[in-house]
Amino acid sequence: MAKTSLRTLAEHLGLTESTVSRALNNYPDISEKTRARVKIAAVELGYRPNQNARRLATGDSECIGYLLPSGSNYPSDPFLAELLGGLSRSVSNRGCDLLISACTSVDEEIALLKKWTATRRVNGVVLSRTLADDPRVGTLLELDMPFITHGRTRNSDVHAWVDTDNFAAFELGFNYLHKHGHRSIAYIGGPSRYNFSNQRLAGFLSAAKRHGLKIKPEFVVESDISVAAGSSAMQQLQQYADTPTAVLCVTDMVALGAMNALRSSGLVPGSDVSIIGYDGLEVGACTTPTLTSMTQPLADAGAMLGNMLFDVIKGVPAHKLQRLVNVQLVERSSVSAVQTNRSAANVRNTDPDPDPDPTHSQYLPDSHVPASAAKTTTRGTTTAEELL
Amino acid sequence: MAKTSLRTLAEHLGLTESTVSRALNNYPDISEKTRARVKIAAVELGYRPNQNARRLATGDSECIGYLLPSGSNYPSDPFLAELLGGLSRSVSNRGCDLLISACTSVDEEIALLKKWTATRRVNGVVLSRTLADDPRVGTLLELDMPFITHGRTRNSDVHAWVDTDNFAAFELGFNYLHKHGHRSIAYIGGPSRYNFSNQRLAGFLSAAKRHGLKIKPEFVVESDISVAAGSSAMQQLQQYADTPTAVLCVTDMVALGAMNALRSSGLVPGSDVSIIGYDGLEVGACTTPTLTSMTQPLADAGAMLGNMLFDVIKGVPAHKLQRLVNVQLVERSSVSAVQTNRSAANVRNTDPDPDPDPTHSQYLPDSHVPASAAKTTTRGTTTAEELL
DNA sequence: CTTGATTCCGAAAGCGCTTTCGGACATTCT
DNA sequence: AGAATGTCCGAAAGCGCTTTCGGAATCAAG
Repeated sequence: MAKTSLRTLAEHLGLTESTVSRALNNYPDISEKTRARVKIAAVELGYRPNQNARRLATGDSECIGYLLPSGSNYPSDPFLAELLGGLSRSVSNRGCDLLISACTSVDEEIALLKKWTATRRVNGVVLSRTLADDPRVGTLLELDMPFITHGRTRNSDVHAWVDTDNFAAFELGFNYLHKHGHRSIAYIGGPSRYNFSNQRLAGFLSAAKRHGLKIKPEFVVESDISVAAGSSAMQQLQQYADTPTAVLCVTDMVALGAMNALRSSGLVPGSDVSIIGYDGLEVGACTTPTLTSMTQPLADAGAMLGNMLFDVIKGVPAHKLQRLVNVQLVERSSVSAVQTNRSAANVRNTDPDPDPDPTHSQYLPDSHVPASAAKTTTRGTTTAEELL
Repeated sequence: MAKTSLRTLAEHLGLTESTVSRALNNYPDISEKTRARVKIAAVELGYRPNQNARRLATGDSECIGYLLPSGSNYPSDPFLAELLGGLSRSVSNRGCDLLISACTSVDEEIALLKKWTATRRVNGVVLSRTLADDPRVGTLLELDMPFITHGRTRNSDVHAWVDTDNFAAFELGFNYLHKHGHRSIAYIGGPSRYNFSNQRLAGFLSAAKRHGLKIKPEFVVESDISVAAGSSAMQQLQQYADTPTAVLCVTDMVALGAMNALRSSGLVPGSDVSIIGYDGLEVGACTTPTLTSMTQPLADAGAMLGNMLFDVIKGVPAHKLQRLVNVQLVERSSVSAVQTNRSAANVRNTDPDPDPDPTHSQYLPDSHVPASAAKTTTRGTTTAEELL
């Protein structure tokens, strides 16, 4: 059972290669009868077109590329497998292969993108873990290579993306803490080069502002995304005389680190200091206290990215290919009502009218309508700087 | 700056395509002078060979394939990103691309493997999450497609693999519990179709046997790999009158679940019942108590897989391409000395000589020598059945 | 100066498929 | 009946690169 090439198939059928090829590719100038004959023979002989030959002839790479999120001080994406799974299926449904590559620096990534387009290696690429100012989108734009990002960038109106509504999420988190009486709230954020860091910070600050609370600059600290970094960020927060009664963390991992830090200084997380994380990791249910967090339904983010990328390739305009997905709060036990015997006094008068409008309806981001309806959001471009 | 093909390059240089091609590919029949000229011009014009053309001509796919671990009731591999990163780099160092694909069933996987070889899509494939009886290796063998597995299989002497020494790891874990005085030890294992489940169980049972302890059948329970499953497995264990004083869990996630179950029944994990997990997840340091676990240095497992796969392709015999990597115990606080006021009495006489040799030197698996020296281990084939 | 060996490059035939074009034959219209 | 359309397939030219082969030029040896 050697390789059956187009030639052997043709000879076997007494036809020409060209006829067989067109029959297989459903050209209209082949009679139904011979088309059927050909197709049957093809499966009987186990014919598989040589992809390289086909791709050379058609000029279509039939591949899409995925740039593995890299970076030394960033942990692996806990949802990478799901993402890749969905993406892979979406891609192979369209007869394409999924190519992935890991780079160690942005420069390497850019070089790779150039190589991919120069060698016509891929039809499109998906980028993840976008930076606020992402040089990769610039080069991709220049190269005229179709792409989609997982996460927005500073100028994401010009390209396709799917992202979670980080801004709304952290407003939500803040509101939740506020509802529990917290007025002295800190924020442990991620590296500012990542766009989601900015978005989450902006959401946090926006909510604070709406509640008429001003956040002390030292209550906003930047941290790497890891347990250890979260821990030392929390320690940093604890240096100040009046420590926050609650802290919102950019990620579950840093939230776990923050809880560790609290514990080792004799405080009990959840009651002494409330904590909220983000990601909704399963392990958040295994800590003491269990970690209140925020989660997005990204079961099929990968498929979504893939499908939308093919639309980009098809030529659908970018502004129609932007999806904001909502997040939900997963209530667990790391948030409790503020303790009145603690530093509540020193913040009481900063907020004379605590929560006059509990729903804050006028501030509800339009992302609170179904994500599919939230095509474009100018709010998405609200920056943390504007709020500070 | 349009595409520079071989032709334009040749014309630009006043040479033939064939000459240019051979110059670029370092054929010996090209003078140093013109070779240099050609190479310089190539970079100046930004020449990039069309991969599909090259692959068609050479018949070399320059790709290796990776089958994404799938399976509904199995969580995503926490180390997937690292693995893929290492693999990707190893592969691209050799001028190849990494192709990945997610399947939803073994049958799909097998169909894909057949397709990959029939279309000459890849030069080799790496398989992960091997089953005890893995039909994929059979087909790969039949297809004569070079491959390597991450994890052994029942007949892994015939193919290349890298695996962690699961057997030794769980002996180690058992010994550690034994050293802390535990004699009533249970085991929560993974689905038996996965080979690592069997290996870990075998290690557990072997250690028990060596200590002269017999494990009650109901103290070995099978669980899916998840927090929830671990939790219900622990509940199952708690049905029996005399509950174990310690339990060894196949995975950190199930260990966390087990701890949850203990907590919700009013016991405190770590002191009432000692727990050991496996994987050394960072979050294990964030629970109460922190989770004692086992970890392997798999920073470059991906690279190792890649490099070895190329050796397979090169024709290096399989038995030279089998690497067992050691695991280490990461001591945290979920194991404590057995409590004498509990069920210690009913096991005391089953082990008349509790731990005469605390180091158990005679039991140290040969994997305690550097992994690179542990080429072949017959012990690796010890099955759980033989020990029950 | 001839012969034989080298050195270096051009010519040409693919790799296995796609796709345009034209032509043979059958079909319809007038 | 002949002309005008249609239907279906074969011929052939690539896609962009690799690789074998042969031959012109150069060189050393007789």
